[in-house]
Amino acid sequence: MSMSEPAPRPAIMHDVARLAGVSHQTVSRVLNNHPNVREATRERVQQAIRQLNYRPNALARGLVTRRSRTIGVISFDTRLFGPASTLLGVEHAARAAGYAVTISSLANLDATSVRSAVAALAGQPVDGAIVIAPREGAAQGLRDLRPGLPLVAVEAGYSGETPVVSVDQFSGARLATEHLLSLGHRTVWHIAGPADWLEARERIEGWRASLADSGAAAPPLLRGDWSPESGYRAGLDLADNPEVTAVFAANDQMALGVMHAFYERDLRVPADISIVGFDNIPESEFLTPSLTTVHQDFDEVGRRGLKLLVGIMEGDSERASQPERVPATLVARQSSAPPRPSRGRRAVRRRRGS
Amino acid sequence: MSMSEPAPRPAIMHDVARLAGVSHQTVSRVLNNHPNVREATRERVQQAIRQLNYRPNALARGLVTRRSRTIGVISFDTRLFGPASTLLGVEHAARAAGYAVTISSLANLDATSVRSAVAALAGQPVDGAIVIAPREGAAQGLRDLRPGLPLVAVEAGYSGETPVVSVDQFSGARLATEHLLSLGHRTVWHIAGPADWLEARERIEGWRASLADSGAAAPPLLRGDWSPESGYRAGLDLADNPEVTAVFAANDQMALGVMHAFYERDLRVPADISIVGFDNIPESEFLTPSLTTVHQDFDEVGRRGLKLLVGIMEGDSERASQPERVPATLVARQSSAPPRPSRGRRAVRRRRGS
DNA sequence: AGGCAAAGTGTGTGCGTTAACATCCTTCGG
DNA sequence: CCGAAGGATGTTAACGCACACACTTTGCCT
Repeated sequence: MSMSEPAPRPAIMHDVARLAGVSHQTVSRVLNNHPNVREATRERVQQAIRQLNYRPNALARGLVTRRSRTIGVISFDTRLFGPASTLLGVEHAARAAGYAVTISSLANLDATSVRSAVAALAGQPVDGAIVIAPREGAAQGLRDLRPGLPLVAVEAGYSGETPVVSVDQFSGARLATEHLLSLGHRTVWHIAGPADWLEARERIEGWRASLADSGAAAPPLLRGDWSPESGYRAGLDLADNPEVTAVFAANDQMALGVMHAFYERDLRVPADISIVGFDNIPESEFLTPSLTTVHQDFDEVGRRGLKLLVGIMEGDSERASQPERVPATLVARQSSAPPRPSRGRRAVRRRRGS
Repeated sequence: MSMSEPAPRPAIMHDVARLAGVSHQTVSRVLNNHPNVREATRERVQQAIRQLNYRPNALARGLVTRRSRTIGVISFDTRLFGPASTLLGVEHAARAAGYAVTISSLANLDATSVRSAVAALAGQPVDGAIVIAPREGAAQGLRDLRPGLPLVAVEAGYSGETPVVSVDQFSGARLATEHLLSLGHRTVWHIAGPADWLEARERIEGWRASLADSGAAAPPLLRGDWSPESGYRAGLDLADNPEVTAVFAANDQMALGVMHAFYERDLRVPADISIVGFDNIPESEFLTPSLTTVHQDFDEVGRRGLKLLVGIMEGDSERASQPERVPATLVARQSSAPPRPSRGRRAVRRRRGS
């Protein structure tokens, strides 16, 4: 027995074949569950595989089959709850379907960042890709770089020729607005997301449609950027306006900022003003007061997106160009209540200077 | 011109070579920035590459170089802010270093889930892996399945033979506890994470050490499971105890639950009780009141983890078996304040039944 | 002008696998 | 008891690339 174990390189198919006393092709048949292998031979091969701790080389396999059994995911800021949940749904569904997942996330939404992420993914050996980014740019860029690559967009609005799976933002916004109106509020103010986000647009449309249906006047629109800070700033504006009794924020984070602003202005939620958010982040339930919001089933969106992609990749023809819509649901909690019986709000008291 | 464009299969190196009038090897040299190529030739080749929209086949390249330029990441619940941020830090650093990232996330922490995620990653062609999971099981499983695979653990506690990068939990917990003591509180109660999480243990130790240093009595430990619900339950217990004036929750989510419980019991934060959390999730700043917490730089942890892994992969020898520690910092906000001058807390009033 | 190193380029081989084809061994019916 | 069908196995050839090596050209020194 010599001292030098010369770096035990991983076993290859040929090693297994030799140990089992068969040809490498028979090993390949066992690995791929080919029927025409005698049971005794199969056993012997599997024994050899275990003994050598052999695992097939995915690169070599992919080279000859021309399929990597890997999908790519391009995602915007995976720290956010929505994209993160969707990614998780995609990943678990992918594993169940026998696909690995390679990610490429955008640092931010400017064109450079999108290009970098898209280029990185385009260089990867992926059989298909899912775009979790609210910009058409990502899907289009990938299409340019890798023509013919199966593609599905999720959590995106309208998206050109790419099949889309997303939550029904329009109906979700209607649910939120109608909930507040049905509590007796005369109208509902809305803090929207950035103008170039399709989700933001659809939520505005749902809100407007709902107000129109009830004959309520549509107050001026406020703009945020999804961040608590922006909600806070909008909240300060609203706090100064005694007309405001109900606010629908386009996401929970902005709702959080609004509540903070109201707290600083000594306005009570929901006694003085009701608030409804959107997303149902895990924190919503335990805010003070707990936040009424619209639940989005991100996991389901991820699962459906992957299912659709697999369908396209495995040749089920490119049907289903219809956008798939996952319904949103209202979760009523403490932050929404009927308005005070007396018209208008009690006078705004200032607790802080200025 | 015939009707049938017979599926324009992607160009291969040979196509580029023919178009440029060189051998495939020269194309290869251009792609890999080999110095000995005449400038005119290089231009011609690059022109041909553009014209044919050629991109090298990563599978074929990996097969011959025996390196895939891909790393794997095993992560626990990527919806949580910490793991999600770390993953993002890893991913961006990886892209900058020329590596792709394949993920495999755990649905939960039971052995089956860990095995499934580890097995999925072990089958992938990765040059190395980062484990963002608080269980040694994941790293060990990967080590068993793929001996010799370069491995780094992040956001994990002590982890056997695997190099570790993580935030200094012990010092972070000291910061939180000392902050409350320095405000004048006699002692600090602690709501810990699950007993089998190393982060939870280290935070307990930091808390205990800090109390001991100040000669403060250590109150009984409360246990949570990181969720707002568990913090809420612990908060209800604490609310009934008039001795309690300062609470250090092991993460922000539990702190949120605690604040909600106090609100229901009509206790004011920070007037009646001070609270400090851990993590500094984006919502903390805009809670009502805003939450004093300990900031963890997850991004930095991800970056450092990747840097360490690249060092190992590229043969810088396996130095740095020392755990790398990223410092934690205290972020003082509204939820912590000196105790009321009168000893003890005002009587607990109940607002709700029972 | 000759020679010789270096720059520039081409040829052949193998990475580990699957697919196509060839071959051998059963078995079963007439 | 022989022949054919088909089950079981082996042989050979790609897949697209990089590496080792061989070869041709260029430039420079003597």
